[in-house]
Amino acid sequence: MAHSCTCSFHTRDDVPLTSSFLARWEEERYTDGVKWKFLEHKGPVFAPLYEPLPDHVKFYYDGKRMKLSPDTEEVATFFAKMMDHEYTTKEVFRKNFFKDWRKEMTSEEKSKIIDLKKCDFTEMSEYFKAQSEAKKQMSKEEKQKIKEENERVLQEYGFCMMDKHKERIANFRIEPPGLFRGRGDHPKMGMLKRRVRPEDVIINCSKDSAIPKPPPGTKWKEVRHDNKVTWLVSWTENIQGSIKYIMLNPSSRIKGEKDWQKYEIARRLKLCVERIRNQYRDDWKSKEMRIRQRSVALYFIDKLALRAGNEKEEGESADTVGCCSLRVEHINLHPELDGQEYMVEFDFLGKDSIRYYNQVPVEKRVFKNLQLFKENKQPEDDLFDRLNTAILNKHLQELMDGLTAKVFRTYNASITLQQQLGQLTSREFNVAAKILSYNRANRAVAILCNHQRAPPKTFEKSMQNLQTKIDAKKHQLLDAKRELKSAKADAKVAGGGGRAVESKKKAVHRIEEQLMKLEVQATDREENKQIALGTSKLNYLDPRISVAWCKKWGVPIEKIYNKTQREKFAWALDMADEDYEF
DNA sequence: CTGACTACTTAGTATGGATCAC
DNA sequence: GTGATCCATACTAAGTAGTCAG
Repeated sequence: MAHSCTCSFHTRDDVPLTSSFLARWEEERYTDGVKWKFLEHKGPVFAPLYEPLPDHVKFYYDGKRMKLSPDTEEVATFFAKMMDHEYTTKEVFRKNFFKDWRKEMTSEEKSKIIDLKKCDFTEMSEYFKAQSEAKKQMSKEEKQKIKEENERVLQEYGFCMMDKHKERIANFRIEPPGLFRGRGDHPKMGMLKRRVRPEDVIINCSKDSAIPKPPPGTKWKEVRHDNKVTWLVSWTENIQGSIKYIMLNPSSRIKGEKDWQKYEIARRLKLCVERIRNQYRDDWKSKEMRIRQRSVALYFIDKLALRAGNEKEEGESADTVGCCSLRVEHINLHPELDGQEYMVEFDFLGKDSIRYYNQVPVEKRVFKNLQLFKENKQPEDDLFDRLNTAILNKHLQELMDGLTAKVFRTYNASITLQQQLGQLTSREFNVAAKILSYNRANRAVAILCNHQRAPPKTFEKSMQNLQTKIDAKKHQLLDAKRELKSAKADAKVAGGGGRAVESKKKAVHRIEEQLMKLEVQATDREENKQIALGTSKLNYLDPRISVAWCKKWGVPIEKIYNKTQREKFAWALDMADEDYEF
């Protein structure tokens, strides 16, 4: 079986007979950036139209009832639905919302509604709460009916034909209108995210396919036939002016193949990473500032798995940074800290405004360089003023074909998993203990990549419940042991009562197993409080490492990957044996 | 070299159905 | 059967990185 995905290229038409014998990810690919030859789909599903509120749900301005025009009312409901969230109290959110809301008002409404503080949305808010409560209380039959309708829509719009395969579409529903809530301190929070109409939508499909029909009385913005891209539908969103796409599910051939290729590039990095490391160490001594900055940045990306850090337009989004966009204020230099020399203290907001905080010892040369980069600069100045991601990636491309900054994250994540699995798994372990080892290895990667989550709201309670269970199990074990003891005594006296002793022994053993399982579970959960494992599992860890580990240690793959994940990693399940090495 | 534009991957969270304990 | 808890999934924001024109 081919283990490289850079094998020779032929068009699919050259090999019509082989396709039925090959798994999809083994089929030959197209050349020249062609992604498909045939693409047919039904277009997007639009958000349901706005239904005006019943008359008894009133809006009050300055204490007086006010009937709102449908457009104004709709935007008001967006706010009403969010009132339990803290951010509706934030000044930026309220200001942006009010400004956009006023744009939807009739001139009459505009002249009356001039102060958000005087708006009373409580009846609307209560109404929606009651609605969602009622939805929960629906009968089985009603729920079943909704489920069936969803299934029908999924069957009609949720799949497409790409070349010879029926593929699942990831997000076939167009995002509904609402109030934008960015992550972190977003300057645009509260702005109105406009309803997308067919006239905003571009359809992409092949010429010889059945072109999707726009809803009656409407037109698409454009129908195009671009087989150099993978998307089916796109539209421009009004908050940032960026393009949104409808694309295929991760289980699709086109995504799976790309994923496979990503890990193959990371494996090629493994083969030359020592050379690259020697090179950037050497470059720390360069007489050129730009090269010193480049080499120190690359060192951080490699050692700490930092993101590249593209430039962002100021004021368009939250103030976050990655490696190349680090500012002087984001690192503190300590010649000595807690007995360690040359310590760098990082403190900045990364992607999704997740805080990155770390204290790391670095080589003396790196430390001296950082002092140099900070010299004569203000806190808000760029640390690497002679560097950006384009420069860095251009350099990386010269070091290895296909190498970019993000490949280091993939490489270091996957190699860490492999190493940790090797260190943490033991033959002695039962399946539960092996899974704990896996989760710990996964966790090491999540920590490296700084994948955090808010501690679950119910965390403390669920921890307590688990502890209660453990205590109960311990008592149960004591009881069982006592019973075993007395059974042994009885057997000695009466003779021939060995059967009772055997069954009591078994009971003790069973309870011990159960207790261990609970304790393992508690450890796992505690260690996982603020760490999200899913992101690395889905995006950074070569799935073949996990497949091989499962095979080697006799752990069912279902314990590691759920159904969706097995679908996404179908290519890896199929091709990795227990000897696979990343 | 810069900025605009495009395509695609990576990210955390809300949600609601499934599953569990009682 | 019922309520609590868990878990998968949907959602969509926020990154990376390439291309192209000026």
